[in-house]
Amino acid sequence: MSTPSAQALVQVTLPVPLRREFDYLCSLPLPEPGCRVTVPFGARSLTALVLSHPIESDVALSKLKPITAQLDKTPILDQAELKLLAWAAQYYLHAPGEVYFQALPTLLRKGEAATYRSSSYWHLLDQQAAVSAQAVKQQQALTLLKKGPLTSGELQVRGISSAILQALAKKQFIEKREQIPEPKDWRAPQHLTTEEDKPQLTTEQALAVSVIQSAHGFSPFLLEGITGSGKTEVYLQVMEAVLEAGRQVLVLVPEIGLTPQTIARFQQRFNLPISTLHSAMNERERLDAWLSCRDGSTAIIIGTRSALLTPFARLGLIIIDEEHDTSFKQQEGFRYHARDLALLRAHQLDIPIVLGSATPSFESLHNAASGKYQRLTLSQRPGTATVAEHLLLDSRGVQMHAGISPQLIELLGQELTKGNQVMLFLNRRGYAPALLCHGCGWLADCERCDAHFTWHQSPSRLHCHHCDYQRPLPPSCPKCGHAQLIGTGLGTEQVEQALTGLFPQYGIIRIDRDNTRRKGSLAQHLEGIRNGQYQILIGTQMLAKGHHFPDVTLVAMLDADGALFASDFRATERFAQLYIQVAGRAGRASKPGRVILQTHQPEHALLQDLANQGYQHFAHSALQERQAAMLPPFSFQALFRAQATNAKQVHTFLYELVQQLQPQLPATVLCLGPLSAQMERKAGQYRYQLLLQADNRRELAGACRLALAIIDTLVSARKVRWSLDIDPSELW
DNA sequence: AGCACGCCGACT
DNA sequence: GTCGGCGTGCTC
Repeated sequence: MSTPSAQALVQVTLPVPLRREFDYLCSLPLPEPGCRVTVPFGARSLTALVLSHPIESDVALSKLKPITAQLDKTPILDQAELKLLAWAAQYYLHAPGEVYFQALPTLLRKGEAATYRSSSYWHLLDQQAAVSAQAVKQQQALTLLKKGPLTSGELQVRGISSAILQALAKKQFIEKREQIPEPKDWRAPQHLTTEEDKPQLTTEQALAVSVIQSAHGFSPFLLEGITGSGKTEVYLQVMEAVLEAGRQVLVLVPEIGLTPQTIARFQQRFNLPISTLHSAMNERERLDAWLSCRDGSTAIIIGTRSALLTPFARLGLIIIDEEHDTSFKQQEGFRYHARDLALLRAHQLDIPIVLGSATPSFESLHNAASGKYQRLTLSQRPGTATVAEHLLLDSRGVQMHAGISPQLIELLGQELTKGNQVMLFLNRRGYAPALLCHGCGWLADCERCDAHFTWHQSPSRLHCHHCDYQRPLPPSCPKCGHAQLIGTGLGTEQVEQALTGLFPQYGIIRIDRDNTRRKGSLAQHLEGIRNGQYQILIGTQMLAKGHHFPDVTLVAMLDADGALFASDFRATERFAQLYIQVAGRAGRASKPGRVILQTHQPEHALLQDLANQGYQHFAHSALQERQAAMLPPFSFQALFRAQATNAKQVHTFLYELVQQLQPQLPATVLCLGPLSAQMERKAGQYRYQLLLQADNRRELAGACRLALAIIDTLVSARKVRWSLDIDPSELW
């Protein structure tokens, strides 16, 4: 094996949906695990990631092909990251290749070099260069460049304009050269935090900070803080100690939470390089941010779900803000939960992790109760903020005006007269959720889904919210020709219209996906709310998340009844979280606020509990119900989903699976199905599911493995699209 | 997932 | 006679 042509084996993972690895021949010296190579795969050529150097292969040596190229000199993922990803692939029983490649920015998946983009740097040509004493700026520029090359941008933030640089270039003192940026080391002791005073902490905040700071090694914390109790300030102070020690901090936020204000809050506090990772970034920006985490150039990274898989040079702390948020769970392909993997990562790196929320997920509450997490509570608001008053308005038998009761109209009027703002929530976009014929009762139904079209007025159209199909409004009933088509039910557009009629003297703004689609339009609307252009705010839950307006003194949820009778056992948890979120929008400053819930079920225990006792109380009793029913988090679930244009094929596939699986399952694993989806047909696809449930993870995983082995043998599996979801956060 | 191979229908 | 439809099978 010492001749120059000596070859050995490398095991690689490939970006294909196959639940196995592949072996290749490779000449020595072998690329280390974590390096990318190019390999022939069938008729194509793919970028692969080296996992190990096996001694022998299960595949005959004659069948092995040699790799075609080595792409990295040094690993782009280290052993710990590879191990985390291997574990994740095992846990989620997902094709390892798709898991590993999920952790790489697209450009690296395509084989691009793992280096920053080169940019223009100004170099000092003559160390002795001097300019006249009057040319202050030029002198400053020379002094800065004596320490090393800088880009125009870096010089600009230090007060050196491009005109100054041009002048120096003309004198041949400096010159611009293209080069790849070097990693930056920010671990200098000077000015870690900006000089401004940190806010005075409440006793609870101070306690939380000191408890977290005194943690050694892996320590998960559940930071449960009511809206306005200053969770972010706790994060900031805890981060400070970690950053001072020269270690990096990862902050995960919900998809909707990564706003310029969020980032600004961290930038104002820390005089350190901060990177972000989110869906709006282009591929080059993502790669640069990824590289800066990996080489340690960035101190803080703020990102959504996918940021969790980023490699770090010196990660010292993970923070998950709004840990209950559903966007942390990926809903297609590799269906991982960023919060759950973050815990694993913190464990692996032996670092603390803080899960923060005003309304913790039941999973996290359960873990705190069982002692897995240390629970920290913030129940006070700093300053003089008052607690909002909660009201349940009985809608029964009341003559409603576009879904608004006279009593609510009265209350809205009172607040508006006082110069305050009011907020109304309705989780239904459009004008009306259905359109029907007054003559014959015909309903405008989507042809591709088991759903009604939503009638939109601006612009006028029928729109299916499930498959996004849109069509013009028919001029008359297509069935009987009757001219009168009427909307049934209520959407945000209709509420907006009604309020315009009721309160013509006030500015009204609607915030939902329909009128915030254009880039920057949401920010523009929010600015209009902040500067007082609007007094009446109507929106879907989009308006509830993350935006705070100090002059809002009344918030109302127009229709609370839907969530009370939903079939998904998590619906009440979600509703409670939304309700508390919404309630948090009222009277956060010095003005007292009101939270109003319109309902036909004012005696409903859940609503009573929420309005009168708060989330903790509600969660406590709801968790007892979950336990009695042996539902998560007191048991574990896995869900096989399948879909195809042919309903019979889907059903047959899951039926055959159950037939073979059921007899092999231990009695402790529950197998439910095949069940049709809530909406059986969506976008022309028939959807069915099979639910597995067990009270321990090992047995559940065993059952899933059995099922996967059976699926491999089923011909019917090839005719459908199927997927496996471990710890599903929603049923179909 | 892709891509090739393979075996049946309407076109230059 | 060929182009191309998508079923089937395989990828170290």
